Formats: sequence, C-alpha cells, structure tokens
Amino acid sequence: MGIMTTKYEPPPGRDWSVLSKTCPSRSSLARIANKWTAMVVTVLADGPQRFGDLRTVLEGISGKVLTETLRDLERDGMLTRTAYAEIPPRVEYELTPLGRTLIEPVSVLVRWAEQHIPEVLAARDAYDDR
Amino acid sequence: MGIMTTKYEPPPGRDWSVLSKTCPSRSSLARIANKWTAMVVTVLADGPQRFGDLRTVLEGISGKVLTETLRDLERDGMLTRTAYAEIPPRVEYELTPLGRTLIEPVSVLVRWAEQHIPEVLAARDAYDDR
DNA sequence: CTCCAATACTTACGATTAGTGACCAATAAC
DNA sequence: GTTATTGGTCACTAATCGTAAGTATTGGAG
Repeated sequence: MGIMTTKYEPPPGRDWSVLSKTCPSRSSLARIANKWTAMVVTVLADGPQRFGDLRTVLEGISGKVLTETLRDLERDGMLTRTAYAEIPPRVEYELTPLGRTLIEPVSVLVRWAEQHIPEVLAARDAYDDR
Repeated sequence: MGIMTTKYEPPPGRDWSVLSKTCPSRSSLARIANKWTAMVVTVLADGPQRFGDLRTVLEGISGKVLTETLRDLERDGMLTRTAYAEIPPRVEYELTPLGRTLIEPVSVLVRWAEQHIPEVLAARDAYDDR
C-alpha cells in the first residue's frame, strides 16, 4: 500500500459525485474523458497491440504522448504492458478486465462524434458567420 | 455559410472514423471527451442554468474556463446562451436538441467514473508501490 | 570492424492551454 | 456616496501538449 492509504468513502450524507471537487471519480473522469484515451481503448478493443502499431493506427499521435497515455492507463489498471526481451524490442498493450468495461462507454462517445458530424459542422459555420 | 464551406464526405472507399487524422469527428471527440464538457452536460441535463449556478455546482471551475467551455459548446450547437437585459445581468444556458443527445453518452461515462472508484484507486496504489 | 536498420522509448524545447486574481459595467438598496 | 450583485474580460503564471532529436540494443550487410 502507498504511504497514505486513500479512503474510498463519500462524505456523510451524500454519495460521491464527479461534481464534487474532492471526489476520486473526478480524476478518473479526467483520464477517460480524453480523446487519446478514447482512441486507445477503441483500438485495443480488438485485441492486444504493439506500441508501433498503435502509433500508426492512431494517426497523428506522437511517441511521447502515446507513451504517457499508455502509462497513465496502465497505472489506473485499464491495460497491461508486456515487454519481450527481443532485439529490436517488442512491447504489447492489452486491456485488462477493468479496461474492457470501458469499451462500451467509449464506443458510445465515439459513435456520437462520428454520427453528428453534419450537425456540428453546420452549427460551427452558423456561429462563425454571425 | 462560411468563406470555405466544408465537405461532409469521407474519403472514397471508407467511412469517416475518429482514427483518421482529417476526420471532422476528431475535433468533436476532442470537444466532448473532456471533463468540463461532461460535467456541464450533466448539470444542464436537469434544465437551463445560470452562469453563476453552473460555476457553483461545478466545484473548482474558474470563470474563465467555464466561459470558454460554454462558448465552445455553443459554437458546436450543443447549447444556447440567453442574456437578459437586467441589472445585475442574468444569462441562462440550455441544451439544444443536439446537446440533449449528448446526455446519454456523457452519463454513461460519468457513471463509469463514479462506479469504478475502488478498482482505479487500488490499481494506482499497486502501481505506485512497485 | 563499421555502418545501418529496427523498436520503444527519453529528453529538451517551444507552443498551446489551463488556471488565478484583479478589475469592470450598470443599477438598486442603503 | 457606498456597497452588493452578476457575468464577464484581461494580464499573468503554471501546467500540459506536441515536435524533433537522441538513446540503447543487436542482428545483418558490406
């Protein structure tokens, strides 16, 4: 356990809520409500992937940002990192059971973004023309 | 219409996907996969709210960031801003029909964050202790 | 032996964004 | 005149994002 063990209980009288500044779910929300996280989970939903493959399929992500995203997701227990002692190195990332429970929430969000392109772009045009 | 009217069609042979660097859904995903956006949508799901009330209930958000978040959501057609010519001023924000379609995706994400607090915190402790 | 390729990172740096605290405008109540 | 109220803006600092270059390892080409 860490030096300071965190209590998992809400303040008396009410449940935890992301609206509460001190609720641990806030940092979780910040982690999962993130475009790269959503994209990584989307790709890993199909099975384990190597670092380089992730980088290729997540068009536009840099190595540094991908590394950081994966590390944070690993820390929060959403994926595992497996390094094989080969040359050149091979590292595989795979969703944990906890990470797999994220597939549905994330896919709902991604589907929304993909399905509402026309409305959003039209709204933007209208706003910018005022 | 804007000076440059955007085409809403995917490249030939494949559908739009958030994984594509040039897909418009990417900017939408970046907008909605955001903690403040998720929290604003959560609160406005219950009906229109004034700026100050939003600021109070979204514990910890600064005025500047709330203004920016609301402006961006307004631009993307997800909410409306109504200013009443009173002293002191009163401004109300309300989800549009498009914005209301976001309630479900966002609430799924928020629920995930609130329900998986113990697993995430335990994973973090374990990771930090290695 | 030297040079290069391959992979998964690091590191240094500049750019972008988030967040803070002070200030403003208008008026009604005191 | 002074104060309180509300929804901002502005200037500034801190944090984060993203880019380009470098590192380590070793098998293979020449």
